[in-house]
Amino acid sequence: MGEFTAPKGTKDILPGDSPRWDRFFAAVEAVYKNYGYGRIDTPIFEKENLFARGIGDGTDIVNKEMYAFVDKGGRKIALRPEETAGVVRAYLEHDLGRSNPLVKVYYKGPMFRYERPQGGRQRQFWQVGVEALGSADPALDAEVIDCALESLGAAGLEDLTLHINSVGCPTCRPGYTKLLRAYVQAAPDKFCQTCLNRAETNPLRVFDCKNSGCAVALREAPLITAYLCTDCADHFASVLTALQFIGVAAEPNPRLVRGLDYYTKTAFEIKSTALGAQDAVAAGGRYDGLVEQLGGPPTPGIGFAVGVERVLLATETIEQPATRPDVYVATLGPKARRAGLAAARLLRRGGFAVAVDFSDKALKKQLNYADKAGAAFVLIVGDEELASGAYVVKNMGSGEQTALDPESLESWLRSQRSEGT
RNA sequence: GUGAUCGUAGCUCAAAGGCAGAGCACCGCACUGUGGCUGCGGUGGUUGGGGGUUCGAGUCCCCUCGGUCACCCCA
Repeated sequence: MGEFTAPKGTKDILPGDSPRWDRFFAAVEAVYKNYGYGRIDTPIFEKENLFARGIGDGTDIVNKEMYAFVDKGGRKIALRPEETAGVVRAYLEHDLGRSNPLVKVYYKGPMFRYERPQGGRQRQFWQVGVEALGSADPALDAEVIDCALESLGAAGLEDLTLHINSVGCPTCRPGYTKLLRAYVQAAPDKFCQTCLNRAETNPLRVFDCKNSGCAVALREAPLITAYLCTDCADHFASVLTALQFIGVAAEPNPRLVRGLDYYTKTAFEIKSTALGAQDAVAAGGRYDGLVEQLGGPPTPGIGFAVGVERVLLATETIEQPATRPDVYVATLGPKARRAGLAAARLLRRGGFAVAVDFSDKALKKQLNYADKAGAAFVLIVGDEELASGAYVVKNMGSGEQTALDPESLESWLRSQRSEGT
């Protein structure tokens, strides 16, 4: 290992891996388009205060995990830790809501969080996701969740579970968190120090504690479901009904909470049983107050994000076909190499994937390379072929060889291909 | 950020303080212009890095870098 290695928590995507990534993106993007989402690309960095304002400056993401720096112009900049804030910023900046009551966008790209890496958690990681801005209808929640599940299914994931909750809204949540805080603080000896701290700062998160003592002590704790305001309770009930109606199985979990401040009402997580502790492959929810929070008109919104590396980890065992050339050009000598290059150029223009051999090794070796690359045909060009004007094409499956003049190569290969299908 | 554990050839892994190895991959020969199979041979290492203990360290100790697991956090 030399001096230069990829920074901690980052990974190269090598040519051997990239076909899996390509297939993943092709599969999920097709689903998002079917659900009516158009792609949006926003900058990888934004003004730092966008995230502080949008995600919440009480959150760990903003407090401890942001890649923030001052640029040469003295601007405070941060690498994006998630995409929703950037999308909402673009939505407002371009006034997308003016000409369209329901704006639906999807995104894909790298996100950055300064965390301690482990399997399924990196400092630079990829997310895809969607955001729908402009409707508060609970049926939209169901459509968004369905879209998330469909895209994960298209990516090859099985054994997914949908966990769903309502985290309330500014009308009802404060009253509930007050109750929960009081519940914890009434029995300080039964809870760990972390929970006691959380009771102070973010009471909902006590439900995340893995400590068995705390879990026992929380058994009788008040649950948010019972304290939602009429609006939130009706909304949640409608979402569950809609999911049931379209046939999506959901596990309501009144202890499910989210780490980002902007979530309101519907919050959900999709978990894969194929993963360890980092088992949430997708998560999202409603953020009806965020647009207003960022200076826009009151506009409801909902979306989700998918952790691409996590999906790829969970589908790792699925067999992936490699990309292979249609034609491998074996060349014997510099003159033949030029002729082979010309033939390859024409074939590529005709839509064939062509690899030219530059090794100048024995034909035997070149055929060996072609075999390893998985080529369907090998075009042999050497002194004999140059002299006769007829190139040899070898079918690597049958071993059959055909002599053809260079002009008729393309049409011959095309006829072979249509025969094969 | 906390705790634990691991790091040996391109890859997967051996070597229980005493000669750094195997399989796969790669290169060559049998087979000089015809692949897959087989046989034989070969290249390849500051044992992640630095320091220490010891006659002797891949192995023990300390520091550091990186991975992994759990916490934390979250996609």
